[in-house]
Amino acid sequence: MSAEWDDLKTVLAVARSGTLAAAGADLGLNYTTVARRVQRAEAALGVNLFHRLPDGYRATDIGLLVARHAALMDQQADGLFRALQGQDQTLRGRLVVTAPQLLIGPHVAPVLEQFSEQHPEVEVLLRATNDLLDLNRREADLAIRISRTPGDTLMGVRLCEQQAASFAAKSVAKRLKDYPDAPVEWIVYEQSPKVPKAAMELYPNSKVRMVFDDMAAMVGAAQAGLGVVRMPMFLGRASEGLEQVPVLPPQPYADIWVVAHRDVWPSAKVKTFREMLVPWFKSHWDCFVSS
Amino acid sequence: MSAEWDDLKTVLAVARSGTLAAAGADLGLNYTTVARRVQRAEAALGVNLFHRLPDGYRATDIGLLVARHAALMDQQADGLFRALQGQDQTLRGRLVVTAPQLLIGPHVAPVLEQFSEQHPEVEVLLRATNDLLDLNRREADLAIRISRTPGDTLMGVRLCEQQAASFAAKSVAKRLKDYPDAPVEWIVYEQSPKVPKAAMELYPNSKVRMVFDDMAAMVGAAQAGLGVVRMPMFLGRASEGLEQVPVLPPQPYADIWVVAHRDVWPSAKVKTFREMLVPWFKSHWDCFVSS
DNA sequence: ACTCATACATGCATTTTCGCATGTCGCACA
DNA sequence: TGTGCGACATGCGAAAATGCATGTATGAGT
Repeated sequence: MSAEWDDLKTVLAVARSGTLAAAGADLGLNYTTVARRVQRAEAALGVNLFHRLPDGYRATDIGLLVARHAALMDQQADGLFRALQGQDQTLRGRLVVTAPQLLIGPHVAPVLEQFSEQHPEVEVLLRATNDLLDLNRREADLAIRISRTPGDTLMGVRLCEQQAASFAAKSVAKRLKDYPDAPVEWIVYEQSPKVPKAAMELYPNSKVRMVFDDMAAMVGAAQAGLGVVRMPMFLGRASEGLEQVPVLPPQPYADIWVVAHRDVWPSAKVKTFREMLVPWFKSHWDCFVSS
Repeated sequence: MSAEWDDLKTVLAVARSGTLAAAGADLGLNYTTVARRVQRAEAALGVNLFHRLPDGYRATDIGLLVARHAALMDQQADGLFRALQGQDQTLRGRLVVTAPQLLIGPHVAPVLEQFSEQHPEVEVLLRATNDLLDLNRREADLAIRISRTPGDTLMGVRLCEQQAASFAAKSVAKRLKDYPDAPVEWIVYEQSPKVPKAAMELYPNSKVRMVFDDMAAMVGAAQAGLGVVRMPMFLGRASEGLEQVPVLPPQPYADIWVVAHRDVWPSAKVKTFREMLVPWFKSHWDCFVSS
């Protein structure tokens, strides 16, 4: 009893994704091949690994056992590729960078441009997402993150501090100034769906008008004059048609970090990109805090 | 940058064995295939993994890095196969047993026979060696060992206690009795190449005549009348033409254990074999200690 | 009831991988 | 200096793995 490692990898992919087709997409294989590899693994191990259900493959108990161990192998494989990447002292090949969507336009794109001009042989792939990609699993090499901590096992450098404040369309701002006692209508973020406490103290008749799950949409809504939004300073300042309103005084906000896995940290591409970010943010600190 | 797991496994095998041919033998592949997989891995990773030397392949620094990580994957794979084996509740298929060569004839063979009669669908493979096979790496499923401890991470049951004593050919025994003051000539084991202390106290003019590195050869030498040998009681008694001589009084010797990896311990085949050994040794305890 | 989408099974042609035979190189030994 | 051995490189036919096309089953939606 023994089995080929690639078949184990395939079993893991199927156990994770639940269907042959999805596993095949993960592995860059046709799902037919995936099915056959699963069969081979089952024959080699002499056990059934999956229940064939109408809506896909579901791992049996033993299939789960195999998948659990294969996942550990997968972690080791990731460790290997990270270590190799950490060794890589060339400025050629691919570099995967991830950053929060809204930070990219104003403050990452310029560094990207500078980097790719100076190192044209590096192919930069930018993943613009608010999801925290898994740097352990090499979903990205380097991440720019807005966070209070650099992250568990990752290495990081703080790029700058930030403040948040309240912003609104010019028309709304004027109305607030003209009628200081009128109710303040907020558009708030789903993850903290209340009027900020400090604002409530200053303007007791503030109220939530809408709850959004997306900050870009909130900027749009603020621009359209739907209400007041709490957002990081840099974002309000960079958004056309918005102005800061004194409903919420500037308050601390999560810092901006550049982070990478410790294995990958010393690689030339990561090091170079990182060292280009630092001075840029240093020279633009005034975009992020109230002057 | 990424690579197939099977190619990593191949790189590991080459790094371990140093030549394509030996790695191929390990993996059950033709060495040509091994060479090609190494090439593929190098291409996929974009680095050189081996120095091509006239007498084989030697891993580069990066090759060593890859091999180190692949070895961790290999450990996980071993863990997987052990876990599967531990789950196996059938009494079919292969069971690999290892035991010290000299214990097999008198005390393991009978149990082997009994087991294979009761469970004819189990193919027992016996590895007769004094080397400690690596049960982590599944070189054997179950081991009978003469040792003071069951072994680090292994599970074990003590089969019986043992004593050692001095044995010699009948002619030598007679001479010892007739001439109690004549020098006693010993054949000693390389691993403790001295006359046993207790014997030296009783017979101060004992001396080492020969040093052997193999216990079977020592038995033969004793039978040929070359001298006195300290050996486990069971061995002296089971060896034609030897008799116990009072030069060395019976003294404690390492116990006999049956051990297995904890993962494999609960499997039906291991459990059944183990449970057959226990009563057999229990009923033959008098072969191992002086009555 | 019918249609559509999803997911898998199966047969066949193609591509890739594999093993064997042969050739080269370096080294030890006579 | 020649000879034999061990180890690898290379070319070619055989074998295996792969992808594509087609067919079947199930469940959702109309």
